[in-house]
Amino acid sequence: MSSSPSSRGRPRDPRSHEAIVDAATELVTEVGYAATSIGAVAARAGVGKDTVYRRWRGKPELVFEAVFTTTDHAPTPDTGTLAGDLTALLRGLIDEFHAPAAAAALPGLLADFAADPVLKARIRSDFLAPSKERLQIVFERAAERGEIATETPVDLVLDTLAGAVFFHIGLVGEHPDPQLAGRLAAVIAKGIEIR
Amino acid sequence: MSSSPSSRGRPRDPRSHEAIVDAATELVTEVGYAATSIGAVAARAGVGKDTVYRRWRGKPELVFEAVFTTTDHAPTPDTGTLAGDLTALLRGLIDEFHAPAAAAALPGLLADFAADPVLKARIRSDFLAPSKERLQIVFERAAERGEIATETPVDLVLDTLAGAVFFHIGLVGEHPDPQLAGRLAAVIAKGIEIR
Amino acid sequence: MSSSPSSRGRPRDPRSHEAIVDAATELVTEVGYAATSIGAVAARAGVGKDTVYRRWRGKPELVFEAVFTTTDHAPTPDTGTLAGDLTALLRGLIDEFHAPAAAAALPGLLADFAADPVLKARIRSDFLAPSKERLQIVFERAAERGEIATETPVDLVLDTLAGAVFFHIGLVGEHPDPQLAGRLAAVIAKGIEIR
Amino acid sequence: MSSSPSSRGRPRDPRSHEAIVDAATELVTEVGYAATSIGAVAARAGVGKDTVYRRWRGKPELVFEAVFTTTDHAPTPDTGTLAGDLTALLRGLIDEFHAPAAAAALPGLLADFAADPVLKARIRSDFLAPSKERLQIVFERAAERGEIATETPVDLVLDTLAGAVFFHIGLVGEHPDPQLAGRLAAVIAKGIEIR
DNA sequence: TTCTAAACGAGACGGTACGTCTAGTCTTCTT
DNA sequence: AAGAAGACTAGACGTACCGTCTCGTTTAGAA
Repeated sequence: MSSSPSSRGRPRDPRSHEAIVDAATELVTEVGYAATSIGAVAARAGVGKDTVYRRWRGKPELVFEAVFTTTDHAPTPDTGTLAGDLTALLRGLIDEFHAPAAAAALPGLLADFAADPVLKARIRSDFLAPSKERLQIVFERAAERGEIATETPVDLVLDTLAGAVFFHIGLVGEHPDPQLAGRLAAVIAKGIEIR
Repeated sequence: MSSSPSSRGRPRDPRSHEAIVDAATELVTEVGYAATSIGAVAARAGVGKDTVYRRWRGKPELVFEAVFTTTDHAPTPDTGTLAGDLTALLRGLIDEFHAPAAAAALPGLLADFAADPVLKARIRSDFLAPSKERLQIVFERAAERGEIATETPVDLVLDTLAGAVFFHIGLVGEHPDPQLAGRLAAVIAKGIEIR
Repeated sequence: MSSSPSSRGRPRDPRSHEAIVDAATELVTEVGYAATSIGAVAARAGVGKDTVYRRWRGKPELVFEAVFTTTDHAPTPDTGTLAGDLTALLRGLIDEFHAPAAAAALPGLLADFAADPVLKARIRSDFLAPSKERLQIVFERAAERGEIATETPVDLVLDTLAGAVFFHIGLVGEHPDPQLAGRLAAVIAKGIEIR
Repeated sequence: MSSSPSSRGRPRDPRSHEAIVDAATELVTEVGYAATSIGAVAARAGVGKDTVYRRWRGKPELVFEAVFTTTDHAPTPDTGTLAGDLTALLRGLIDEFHAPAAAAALPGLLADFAADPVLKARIRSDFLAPSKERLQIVFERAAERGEIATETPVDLVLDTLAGAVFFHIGLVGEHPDPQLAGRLAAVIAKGIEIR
């Protein structure tokens, strides 16, 4: 997709990339998403503005990468029950959203993604992708155990879970009730169970 | 709420108020929340910028009032079952959020509210207040019927419902699946029912 | 000049006039001419803005009256020599221009007068009028004594004197050299004397 | 004088500088000094406001440069008599002040310079500097010829001349009496001559 | 080597919005 | 009708970012 994998000319310095991502994370945490500007990120990273724009199309893409690309590698939970798996999944989601930079960035980030048609299309595919993948597996196993129907809608449940977490973490409180994952998982699991 | 109910001096012109609210609604619908500026609202309303700032502290407060102060007066549903009441409630929420101006404003509006500590405190009290009130009544009636426990957490359910609707309307699709309200209500109702 | 000397309705309160003039003088002295606004003057005088606009067309007229209508009543000097009379006249001019409010207002006031055609026409007739009257008499006496020609141009000399004083007081220094009046008078007197 | 002679980064475009100065000159001439705003200058020059503020601290500095930096290169007159030299000097001063843009800007410009302590200090050093230099030389030659005393005060005479010209050009008339230079020079020359 | 081309730090560039201020007018109730 | 209060339209203020552009310089692979 990028212009050319050409090796002509000076190669991009990987240290710049890292410095920019670090600076973005710090700034978002310190001053919030709205007050974080590309110029300020570049200045803190000791880098020219073009060096940022060369790698990312804008603030939303940069901050998304800076803030949400660490937790993809958690294993899919397998506790033996749907409620248990959902609880584990939710705990992961809450942990991810509750990291200082993530919590600070979340609402503004979603707003910017939603405002741009190109980015909007990526919300589910990029933003929720890792969670959806794991939820899919959890559902398959639950269906095999006969807990839920095979046609249980993954997206509906995922949006519901993500929405609830977003409202709690991003909009309402600083304090993520430690029982939130369990209570929410219990409601949803019971709600979609057969019987 | 405003500074003083003083009757001294020239009273504020209600036509300005209305013209500003109308202009804000139109602009948000046409160009989106981010591209809506106080200056442009004032210009379209045929009003000086001060006249806007005299009534609202900034864009978030103005757009919130412009976009979300029409539907407070829907009656509390009473269908005889929890699932039915929740479906009706959700349909109202979806209708409110799906209005063109509301859908356009929602993500940016929530982001701005979340970014300001003062406004953040008002999200639940002002933003979700009307819905919460009705949900509370629905829960009380369901508890009387023995469908749910008396201590069922209203806020948890409300956040879950609002979060799911927000994700669907604001972030994902233009088209709110007409069955969304029913399916979601069924899951939640079943999830919190006794037994 | 005003609409009608009608005695209908409530008569203007003379205390307002005085309070406005005092407030204008104070503000000009404290914050300077440019930063003095009609609104601020009215507020300090405890008066509505209209009460100011009802009496003066704008800031220049108000400040002019506030700052330059005290010294009209000095007697015409009569020392027996042209140089002596000019010295006395200049000392009066310097004293008038060097008063705190006058020195603070002078440059801005002249700029506003010069920018408005209506006011521009009044600079010489109103602003320099009292000085010109006295200078005329001094010249007539000097002509009778045979010191100067009868057709000596009053305006040219007056502008020269006023310009020199303006440059010293308004633009250059805070400290008006106490010998300025004498030295300037000596040059001019010698310059226009016969022989 | 400006921030840094640094060669780092993109150099300032000289065409912007010229376009701004031209636009300022035109606007001052057309609408006057007070009605000339930085925003309007930038718009007419086809330039962003920052590009103006990057080069000048404000309107006074900009207009001063736009309007008064052309005539520095006139040769010092040498007619053989003090009166002749002064006449030539005054004619130059009158020509400079009487240019459309200069006449329009003069009073407001002096007012703004006088109101700011930093600029005030520059009135004599920058504004009157070229004239003073030439007057100094004229005085030296006149002293050598024995027409005036060696200690004749340059500043006093310069302020007197400039004040007179300012009053005539800037405040009183559009029409600079063609004989003004000669008449004024005659008075001053005679006034400071020995005997 | 020398050449070519891209990356880089820096900062200028044309725009646009901000939130505050003032101008001069208008509209209310009170004296 | 004057007065105090304050709302009204209009528009300038100086600052901050946006995303792009031009500089001079550096760093590589290709000729």
